[in-house]
Amino acid sequence: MGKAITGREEDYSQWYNDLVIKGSLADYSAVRGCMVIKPYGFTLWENMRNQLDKMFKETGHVNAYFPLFIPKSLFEAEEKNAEGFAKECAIVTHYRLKSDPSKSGKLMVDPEAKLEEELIVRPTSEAIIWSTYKNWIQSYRDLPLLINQWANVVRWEMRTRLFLRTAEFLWQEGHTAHATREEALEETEKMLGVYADFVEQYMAVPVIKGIKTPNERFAGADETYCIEAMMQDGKALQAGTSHFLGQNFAKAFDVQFSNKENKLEYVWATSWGVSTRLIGALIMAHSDDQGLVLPPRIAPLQVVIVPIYKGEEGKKIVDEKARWIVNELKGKGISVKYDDDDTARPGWKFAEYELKGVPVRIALGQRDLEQNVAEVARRDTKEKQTVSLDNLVNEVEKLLEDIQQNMFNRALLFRKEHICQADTWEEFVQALDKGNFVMAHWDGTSETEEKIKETAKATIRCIPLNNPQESGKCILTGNLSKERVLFARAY
RNA sequence: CGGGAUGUAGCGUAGCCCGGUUAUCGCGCCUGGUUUGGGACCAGGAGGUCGCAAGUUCGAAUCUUGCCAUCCCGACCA
Repeated sequence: MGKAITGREEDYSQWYNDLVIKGSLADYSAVRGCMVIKPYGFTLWENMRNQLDKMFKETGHVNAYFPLFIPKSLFEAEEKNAEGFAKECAIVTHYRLKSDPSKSGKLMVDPEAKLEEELIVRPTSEAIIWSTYKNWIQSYRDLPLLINQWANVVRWEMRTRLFLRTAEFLWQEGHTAHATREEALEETEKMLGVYADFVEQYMAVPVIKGIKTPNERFAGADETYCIEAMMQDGKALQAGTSHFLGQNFAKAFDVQFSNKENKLEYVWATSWGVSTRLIGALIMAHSDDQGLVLPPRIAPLQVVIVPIYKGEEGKKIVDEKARWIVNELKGKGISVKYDDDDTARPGWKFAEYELKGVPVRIALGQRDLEQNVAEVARRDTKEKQTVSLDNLVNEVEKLLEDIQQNMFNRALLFRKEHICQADTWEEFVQALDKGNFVMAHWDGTSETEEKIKETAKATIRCIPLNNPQESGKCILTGNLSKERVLFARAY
């Protein structure tokens, strides 16, 4: 009872915060804008990370690690990128503290320990990485260079939200170098595909693949590809980005290679990333008023077994069978917890594991054992069924897969119901107000995009890939347009 | 960074306006017992720098100032 969460309808923001805090994913910290990821939340991240890492390696990438600090002179080398991040950089200016002579027991910055050159705490690592790649790349034989790093980055945000926007967050950033423009473009799209596959197949969140408009493009990129997901309030969340960097960084850091004709050329680059923000997407795409709803493939815990018994003798009987089930499930590679904690009663445990989003709950009682069955409940629909113990393991295995599929289908259906076209300004604003993604014509200018953002509070999320060409008139200006683009209010 | 709100035990809170012995209550926690099929019950118990720091005062949870953190709205944001 002490853990009741705020309803989605009542206060969506508070609902989200309640899920994160009461679902034990994360906690506030003593540092402004920074959060603590708790073991349950971190296990979720580890599961996501492990799968992504596997997919990166399957596509030929290797991991490395680059410094947290970037000398200011390196950081500013690629001007557009530097400008884009300038307003949210944390900067190290000193390297030593000393005792404060005016306050005993307190410390102060030692003014004599000022760094000759300030260090930027990385908001992204292009600068440090490309300054290094310069030394690693001489010949076309050194290409492609396909490196990823798992790291933390810092972006000094004005307003923070757990997982969605924090000053420090965890992510991965891939940085690749290629001999040709075509190959780099191919890589950019390939990694976007990896992200889309991961988010859809493992997180059960459908995404729209697309290209950002110049306004929304990554600073320093020639083209930014993205995947956009719909949250339950109809707002969009950018779930991942993949950038075609052209030769911008190669030129800024003078990274050239000799081609087969022994001529010097600048390399072509990509970078791509997803972050712990994905956890926010996961929460807002699936969860309900009872708590988290986590997809089986990445859930920290897939199955929980709750025993129900009377007396010591009863416990022994149930224990024995439960442990057998645990072993059987583990044998199938399913993560399972037998919660035989005697201090909490079954009803309490049911509510607790629903809050935590455990996909499958098995209630095992003496009455069940007499009939050789167990009660199996699924978190996504809250349906319960009675399953023979002889089939239990197979049924659970099938059920986990079914939950995974159902969650994706449900999210996809929700998106279909909340995506529409608009041809007049009035329709457009109404659709947005109702929490829709809106496909509408846009005249292709930044000015119009800005005005729409100001008046309708909606941004162009992307120009979908393989977007059907269709002539029409801009929703705001009435100017000619050749395709619809995706508008939404966004996180 | 601007506007608004909040901060009292792990959580939620009363008290604050109008300063005055041992700071209220519920949940949770600990001990013992009875229980156990949807957030159990009885009895006993522990737990507090009242966000932090200065100040006013004989005396501060209460008044003043500064700072820190969180939430909401805005601005900002790959």
